[in-house]
Formats: sequence, C-alpha cells, structure tokens
Amino acid sequence: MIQDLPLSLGRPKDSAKRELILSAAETAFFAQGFSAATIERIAADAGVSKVTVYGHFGDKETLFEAVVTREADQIKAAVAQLVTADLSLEQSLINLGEVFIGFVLSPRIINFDRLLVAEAVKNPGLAKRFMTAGPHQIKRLLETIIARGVQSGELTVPDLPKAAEDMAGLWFGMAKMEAQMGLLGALPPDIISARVRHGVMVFLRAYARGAVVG
Amino acid sequence: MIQDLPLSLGRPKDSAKRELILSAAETAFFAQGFSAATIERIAADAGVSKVTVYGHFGDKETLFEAVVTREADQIKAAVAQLVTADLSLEQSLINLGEVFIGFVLSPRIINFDRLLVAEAVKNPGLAKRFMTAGPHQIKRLLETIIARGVQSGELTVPDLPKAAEDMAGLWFGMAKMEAQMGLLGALPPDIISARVRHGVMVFLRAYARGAVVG
DNA sequence: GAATTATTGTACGTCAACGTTTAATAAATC
DNA sequence: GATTTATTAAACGTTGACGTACAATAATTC
Repeated sequence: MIQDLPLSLGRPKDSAKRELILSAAETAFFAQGFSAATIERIAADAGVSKVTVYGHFGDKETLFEAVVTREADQIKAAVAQLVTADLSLEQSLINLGEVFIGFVLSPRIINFDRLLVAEAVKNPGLAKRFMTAGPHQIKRLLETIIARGVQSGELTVPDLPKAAEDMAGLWFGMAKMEAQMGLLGALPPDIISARVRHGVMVFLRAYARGAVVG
Repeated sequence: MIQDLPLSLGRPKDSAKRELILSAAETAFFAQGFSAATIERIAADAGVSKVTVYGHFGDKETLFEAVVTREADQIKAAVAQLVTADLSLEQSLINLGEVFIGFVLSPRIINFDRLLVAEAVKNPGLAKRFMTAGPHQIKRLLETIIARGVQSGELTVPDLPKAAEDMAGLWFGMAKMEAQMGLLGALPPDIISARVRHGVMVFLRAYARGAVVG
C-alpha cells in the first residue's frame, strides 16, 4: 500500500482506506440522504471497520462535509478544464451549454443537489461551496463568451450578468425542476443537445445586434 | 366544536383537531424535514395527544402525505384563480410571471420544495402531485397566453410548449437554484417585478413576429 | 526490539423516536 | 342508560443508529 510521508510516530493512517470510505460515503449519502445513510453501512461497503471511519473523520457531520468538499473540488477541476476554444459564438455557447446541462441534469449531480438542498438550512456553507465551485464558475465562462460576441459586434448586451442568466435559464427551462422531482430520467445526449441548441437560438435572436433589451 | 355528519357509531373524530395536527405537521416538516420532525413535537404543538395523531393518521408517512396533498390542493386552488384577464400580451405575461415567480421563490414554497426534493426518491408520487398541481398548471396558462399572442399576430411560435418553457426559464434564470441553496432571502416585490419584466422583454424580442426559432 | 499509532471485531452505553398499550374520561347514537 | 368510539396521559416495548471501550494485532519510527 502506498503510504504518506511520516509526519508523526506510529503506524500512519491508510490514505487508501480514507478514499474507500469517502467513496462509500458518497454513494450512501447520494442514494439515501444524510440522515438515512448509516455509518455502519458505509464502513461495511468500504471494507473497513467502523472504528476506522471514526478515526479518519470524527463524526458523521465531518464525513459528510468531506464528501461535499471532495465533490466540489472535482467539479471545480472539471470546470477549469473548460477552456473555451476559438469557435464561433454560436458553437461556443452550444459547447458550454451541452457540458453544463449534461452535467447539471445527470442523475449523479441531481442526487448531489438533492443532498445539498436538503441540508442547505443546517449547513449553508456547504451549499455555497458547491455553487461557487460549479454554477458560478460556469456563469463567469458564459459571460466571457457573451462578451466576445459583443466585441465582435454580433450581440447587443446592456447587462452582461443578466444576459448570462437568460442563457442559463433558456438552457434549463423547467427541466431541472422536473429532474429534481424525479420526473426526468437520464437524458440522452441528443436530447440535451437539442435543448441547448434551441436555447442558444432563442438567445441569439433576442440579443442580436440592434435588439434593445432592458 | 363543529362536528361532521354522523356516519358511524360512537364519538366522531374531531375535524378541528385534524386540522390543527396538519398545521403543526406542516410547520414541523417545512422547518426540519421529514426525518428530523417528530410526532411528539407535532402533537404537542397541535395541543393534542400523540395517540390522537396516530388515530387520525396511521403513521408518520401518511401524515406527511396528507400535508403534501393539502398543500398541493391549496396551490391548485390558487392557480385556478389566475384567470388571465383581457390585457395586452405583455401585461398578461408580466402578471402571470410576477405571481409565479413570487410564489415559487417565496421562502415558504422553497422550503416545501426542499422537502419534496429530498423525499422525491422514496416517494415519487408526492413530487408528481405537486408538479401537476402547481408548475404544470402554470405552464398551461402560459401556453394559453402565448397562443393568444400568436393569434393576434404579435408572435411567431413554432413550438408552443418549448416557448412556454423558454418564458419560464427566462423568469427563473438561476434564481431558483440560488434560493434552494439558501443564498437568496425573501425577495421584495420590486425585485421580482424587475426580473419578470426583463424576462418578458427578452422573450418578446426573441419571438416577435418574423423571428424564426427552431 | 521498544515505543507509538492504526486497524479490527466485538461488545456496550446511550439516546431518540416510532408506535402500542392501558385505564380513565368524553362525546356521540340508539 | 347502554353502547360505541375518540381523546388523553403515562408508561412501555422496540428499534436503529451514533459513538465509545477494550483487547489483540499490524505497521511504522527510532
């Protein structure tokens, strides 16, 4: 087993086990929510003693936070890779939209979302971390793309953040609500693509040069 | 106390107590979620014995369902009153939007939403009932209004349901996500109004007669 | 090899909440 | 008044899960 550098005496904590615990916890929390998931089950799924779980993470709350933090970090990394290549305005929007919508509407993220929404009251910090790592970053990218469209003279945009929200809203429609409520299964890529393309067309039409939108 | 008609022998169930229980349950569930809310506390808040709660509703699940059904009925009734008066297209959209967005983003409904989202996995029927009673009805109204705009020649709409989703998406933007995550407090009416008006303008611009939107 | 910490299995203490039981009383019908 | 059902208060059984304790063993440093 690959071990960490020795920072203190005695047998070091097994970081592989830590990862196994996190993965099992993620699965359990995603599937059952915070309260319904049990430490014993998580430990069993991770192939680890319950005591080890308590050794790595002090209690259930801390374990949950670690799961959320880990997921948020992964999201952040994924978003950071979304460098907008040098494509047409329309293609840039479609590309970003497909990634964004595909991501947000994926069963995995919908489950994650459910978790955060349920826990948002007790633990607003976690929800905020997720929004900052994911949606807010995407919105920034969107603004960048739209700003390029303004510079090239293709668009007239009086308010950049508002326009970005409009684009996101058009992409979503009511789909996220439906997905959260469990009325939407996993969407095939072509459905997502069609939805995104439609949204982009509407957006471009509304914000075409010459249009005046308050 | 006002009693129901005698349908069977013996002392009838007190419908007033039933209502008190439902109200207390609603408060508890909204504030704490399904698992965290306790029957004892609900009974105490309703000023009623725990046994009475179990007498009216067999168990916690059933009580929860009764709360959701009651709320959905109220929503349905509220929506039914939204008869679209004979106003301009723009005014009709603004009016409906303000009611819709104000409703969906209100802390009360956001909490309700959180509940349903968390419970949607276990109990998809409840979530569906809510969607049917609320958002889906609104969407129908929206389609009616948009169709009037088409008939009057103000709009060109190749796909009515899609257009209605676009309008809803523009109204929402990312606001509902933020609200669900607890990053948005109660919104004052003028903020909601501004958001709705902006969405309507964008929508009308995109779907103005002559526009061709796939 | 000595000292130190991690891991495991098992068992346990604790606690909170669901749901039931019981005995007494209240409200309704006949 | 007899019967039947509802309500209450209090006590109880049960369950499930969190978190801890203990003794034995494994891994690591010095």
